[in-house]
Amino acid sequence: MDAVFHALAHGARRTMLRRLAERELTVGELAEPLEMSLAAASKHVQVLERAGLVKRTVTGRRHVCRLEAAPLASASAWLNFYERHWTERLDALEALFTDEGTDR
Amino acid sequence: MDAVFHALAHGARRTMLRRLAERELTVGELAEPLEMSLAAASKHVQVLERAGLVKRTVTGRRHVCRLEAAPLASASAWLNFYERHWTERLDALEALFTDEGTDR
DNA sequence: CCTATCCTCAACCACATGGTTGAGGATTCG
DNA sequence: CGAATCCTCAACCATGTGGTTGAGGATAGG
Repeated sequence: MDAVFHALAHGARRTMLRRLAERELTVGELAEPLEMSLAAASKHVQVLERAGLVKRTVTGRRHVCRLEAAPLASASAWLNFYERHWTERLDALEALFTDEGTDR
Repeated sequence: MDAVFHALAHGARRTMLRRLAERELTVGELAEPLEMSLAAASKHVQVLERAGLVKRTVTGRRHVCRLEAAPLASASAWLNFYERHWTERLDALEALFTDEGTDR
């Protein structure tokens, strides 16, 4: 879980995932829109790989990457535990009004 | 967004959030179950604060923390973009995805 | 075979993270 | 007042992160 959230904590890696959601891409294609060297982008791919978010298939000299979304499901499940807390605000406000009615 | 995911990428901080989901807690109470010094735990609280996930109210010498779940809603929304990838295994409708570049 | 291409690796650098200890400010309590 | 409590800050250390450049392995294409 640490690895997944850490992988998501960098814009370049989120951009990679976003593009991989459309189709498979090579490391070079993933690196192309980013303003950094190919070696730096390659490291980011490795971070995504260690988090289980990307699988790599080496065909010849090309490394084709594809999205592996399963860990994102775990992360989403973890976050949904807190769903009450960002939907509950209206309820709390509502309770405040009713308390004013009885309390004061 | 970087800050939110980074804040979630450490077990100690996730434990803090989990406990804050039940009730407000002081820094000392948050630190108590963790196997680290109070000063270290205090730094973790600061990380959560910078990410907007925790608000602090200083009353006397006690610093009372409460959960601020709104940033988690954003993170959850970001993750839900990928929901189809872990629910629909091999779909041919991926061309429906909208523009990629605007991560941020 | 020769060369251009794709990608990783290694070394290096600057800076952030995550932990410690010690000092001390502010507050509460006897 | 004096002492205990809660917490932050500063200094320090080890390690990780994110970037660079340069070298080079493997493969595809003439």
